[in-house]
Amino acid sequence: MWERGRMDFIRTVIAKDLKTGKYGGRVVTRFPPEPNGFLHVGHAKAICLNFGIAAEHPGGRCHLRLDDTNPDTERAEYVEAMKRDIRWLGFDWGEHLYHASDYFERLYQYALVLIDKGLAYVDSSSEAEIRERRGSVTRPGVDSPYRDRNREENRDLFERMRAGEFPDGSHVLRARIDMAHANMVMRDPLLYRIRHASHYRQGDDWPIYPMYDFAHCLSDSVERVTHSLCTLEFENNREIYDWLLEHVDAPRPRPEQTEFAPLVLDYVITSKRLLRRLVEGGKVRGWDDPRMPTLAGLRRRGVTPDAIRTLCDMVGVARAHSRVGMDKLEFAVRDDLNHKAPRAFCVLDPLKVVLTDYPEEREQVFTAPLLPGDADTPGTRDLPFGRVLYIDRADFRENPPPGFHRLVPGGTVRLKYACVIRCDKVLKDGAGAVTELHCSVLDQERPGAETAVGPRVRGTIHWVRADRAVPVEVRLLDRMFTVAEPPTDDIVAAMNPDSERVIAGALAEPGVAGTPPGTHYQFERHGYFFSDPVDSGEGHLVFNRTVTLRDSWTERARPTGTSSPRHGTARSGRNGMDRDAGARHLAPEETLRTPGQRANFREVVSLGVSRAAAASLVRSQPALHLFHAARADYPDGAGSIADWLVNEVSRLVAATDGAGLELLEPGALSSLARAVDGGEFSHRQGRRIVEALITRGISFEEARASLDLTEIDDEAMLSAMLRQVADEYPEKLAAYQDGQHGLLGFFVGQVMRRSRGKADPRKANELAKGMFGPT
RNA sequence: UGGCCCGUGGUCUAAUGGCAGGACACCGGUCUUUGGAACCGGGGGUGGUGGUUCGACUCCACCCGGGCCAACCA
Repeated sequence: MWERGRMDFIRTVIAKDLKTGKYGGRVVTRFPPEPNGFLHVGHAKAICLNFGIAAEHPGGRCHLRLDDTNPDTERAEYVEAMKRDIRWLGFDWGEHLYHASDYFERLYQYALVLIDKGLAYVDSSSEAEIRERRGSVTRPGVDSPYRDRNREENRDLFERMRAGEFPDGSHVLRARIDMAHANMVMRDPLLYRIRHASHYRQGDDWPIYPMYDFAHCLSDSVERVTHSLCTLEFENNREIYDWLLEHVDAPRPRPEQTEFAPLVLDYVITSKRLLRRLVEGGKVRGWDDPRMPTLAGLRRRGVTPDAIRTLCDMVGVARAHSRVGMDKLEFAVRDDLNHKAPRAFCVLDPLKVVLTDYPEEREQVFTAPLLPGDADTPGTRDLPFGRVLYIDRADFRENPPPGFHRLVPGGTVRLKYACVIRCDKVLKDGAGAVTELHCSVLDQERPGAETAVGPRVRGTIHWVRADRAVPVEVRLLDRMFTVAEPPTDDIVAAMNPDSERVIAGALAEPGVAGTPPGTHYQFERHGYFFSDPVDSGEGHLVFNRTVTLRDSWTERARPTGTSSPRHGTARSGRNGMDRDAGARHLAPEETLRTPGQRANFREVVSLGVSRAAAASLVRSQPALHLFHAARADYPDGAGSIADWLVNEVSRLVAATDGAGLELLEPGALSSLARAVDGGEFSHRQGRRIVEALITRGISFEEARASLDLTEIDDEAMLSAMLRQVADEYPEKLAAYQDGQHGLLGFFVGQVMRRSRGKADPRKANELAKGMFGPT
């Protein structure tokens, strides 16, 4: 069974927020689908994340919020389907069912606040004009002629928009931010549009509808959500999310948006737009077609909620873009169904077998377990046996490939739970196709014996008694598309023509008769099957193949030469691309673009700064000024000042969103460099000082005084600690002395830990080398 | 000469600056009345180049590669 691993980055953030009391110990997430289609595997990841996190914390909540701000596409039946699918997955929102459309009045009031603050305006441009003036990713936009309307006019217009006085498209409400903003989302985003359409819940109450960016953050805020988790494509929208909350003075603490990578499965599309196209184009049996990646389709196919949750746990939560192979879903399904699905025999492609030496009138019934012994679940089924049987055509080969373990002319095979037979004669029709096998029973004295008393055989196959078999329809489902990444422009062409193969004449063992819809079986040696909840009934049994069994035979049966090399795989990199292709290795100064930077570079290098550091330094005017100011105090330290600036300071400045640089006094920087160069402090101590300088904005002397900068450099003490570590981890020491030199860091790390960071690592390093052997 | 984000075995994902680990897949073996399951074992990885550091997957710079953004959709 699969078990979940460690914390992902989102859970880590939440744990930290809990610790710092940022949200007063509250954890409130939300799952906010738009009810314009069916939920799919991609949503499952978000559901598992949001509801999962809520369930992990006492008092945690996850809201189900229907993000229904677009009257054109949304329908009540989709809401019901979504609720059903989420419950089926095993999650519950309790009382916390919300609709963004219920906030329309509050949202409207917030819009008025923005207008009154001069931060929103009514733009009466056409859609085309707005688009044109937005500019492009490389070109700044230009202001709308309506951008400077006064508040009264804006308010009047907006109120009349709300009153329904204007036709669709005549006006929009926009935030007044910056038409030249580098982030396109911030170029005066639209807040409201006019839409005279009937909303599935609000009817005709509203002629204006809020846009996603406006509605989403405010809905989160209204619901007092703490952690607003969404997929990566909303990264650019985080800025407007925060801007709006800030400028409507949303109550604090405010919800924070965090993005994670969506679940992208190979051979699958998860775009509601494209899925709808398949449904409406009649390419599938509906939103719940067993080939569809919708939760409804997966459910109808026989995929279990447990398997989907396992899949979500397996893929984890991270920010890296990823594609997940179907193998993981298949593993999760098999892993779950293996111990749940009762076994049955089902012959997909029947081939008649007559046991010539078995009496026609004899009625023997064998007993087989419902689940194999290793599943450890009691229960049996009856398998009637007789003279005329059917086996699967694939289990007989007249000209078997090497390694074929099943029935061949003159060969033997075990009929599972029954007896061993030998194929004596092969009957064919006029076209040469095999129609019937005549066989004899070899261990008739003890048929059905538990142990292999009879002749030794390599193969064991399933079978059904001809006159007791139950006819069933079997649907063999395969991947929906022929390519892992279906093209979004023509998905119909990319569809796998064999994504559904209907087998009308399959024959199952008698116990399968009367199977109710929605029942799992493992048809032995074939895979897991599920009686179709829609099409399967009393008189007509229909089984969907959920997934095949793992099959190590077909793999090996491939003709020699096509087996791919398993070792020494050529370095190919992610997505099959060579990521180093065309890489140019430039000297540091060659990356400088302006003549000014090059001049500064030469000057800084002449002062004793390394070329690498100089190239970084001259890119930032503030850093360069700081460098020159600090250098004046400590002319000999130009090199080390630059190193501190380039490596440590820039890191901290980035971490403080750029706020840290002004806090750093040139004098502090030069003092720091001088102290470290002079041996007063180690580099390690210097790092702690510079961190205090920047994040706390204190002086060098204050930092020196407030920090506990003592360091253990007593050799005897350090040696003792190293000895202790080595004694506790003799196997590590042995491995180190055996050549695993990376373990030196382990010993030093342990000493650092035990000394609570106070040991001098450089000295510990040297001592360790001396004690445990030279590297 | 746009901004932001992201690169860890084939795939997904871990590693307060201190042992590069796990899972799926793959290969081999044991066992087996499912060529299943289970069990044991194995190979294979930090995109590149410099720099900082006693020590870099982790910090800095550049390069390479990928993603998102120019709906009155969400």
